[in-house]
Amino acid sequence: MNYIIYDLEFNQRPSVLTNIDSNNISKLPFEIIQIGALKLNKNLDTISTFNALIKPTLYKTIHPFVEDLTKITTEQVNSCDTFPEVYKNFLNFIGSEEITFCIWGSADIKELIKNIKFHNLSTSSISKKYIDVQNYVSKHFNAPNGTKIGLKNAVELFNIATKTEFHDAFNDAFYTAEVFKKIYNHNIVSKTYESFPSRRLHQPKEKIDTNALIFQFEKMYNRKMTKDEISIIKTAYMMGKTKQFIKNESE
DNA sequence: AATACCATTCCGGGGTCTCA
DNA sequence: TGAGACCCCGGAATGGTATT
Repeated sequence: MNYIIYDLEFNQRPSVLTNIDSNNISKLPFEIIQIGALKLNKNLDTISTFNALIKPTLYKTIHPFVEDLTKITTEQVNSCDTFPEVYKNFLNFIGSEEITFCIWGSADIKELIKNIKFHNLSTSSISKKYIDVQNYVSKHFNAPNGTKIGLKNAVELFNIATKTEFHDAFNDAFYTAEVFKKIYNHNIVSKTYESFPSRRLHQPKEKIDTNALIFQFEKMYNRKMTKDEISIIKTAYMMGKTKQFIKNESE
């Protein structure tokens, strides 16, 4: 079993809307422009790495905010392959052995699947098993309720040397791997990503089928019930439900 | 800037219980 | 049954934190 630790950088919709199809925007708010990854074996040795920029096809110019954060420019990505090609290479890199993804937060698995679907590619060949490293680290350091530890903080808390910049998909994947090694233990279990979050089916309102109730009595007694009887039956049924006449054993 | 997630908070509906 | 008091739970709204 291998671990694939990966990180993504996204581009996003420009602040000023252009002629981009609004239908697509709702489908894909974040377009992947870099995938960085490391493959670790079960002893957590790095056995292979992957790093690729991606030419966006939906939001073709890098949002200034994203460029500032990631230092990735429109020029840079323009000479790169588009997502389908890079994804194919990424799958090759992952290989055919059984794997578990390790990611920082849960957003990256979600966005990866969204991007795959956006390009009408199959999601069947990609593992849905993942470990949210950020979640385990936040627990490890007892992060206050409702807060998560950022990658940079985690790296500093573990005194991991920071030789390279953050907000680069490969570097962040590398740091995530280093942090993963620090917290790795046998209590860590992977989760399975569901694209359709299992929304709990809410209880339907309890509605008494009065007609069926009365009909049952009429069948049992082989006659029509009078108005009074109907009223008494209904009341008795409700009273039965309240359990207010149940005797306690101690009494 | 845009988005997602999480915990917290708030509200209302439903159920329960009691009384008449 | 119907009214009123109470409680509990789920959904909606909110605010903070994180992601790029």
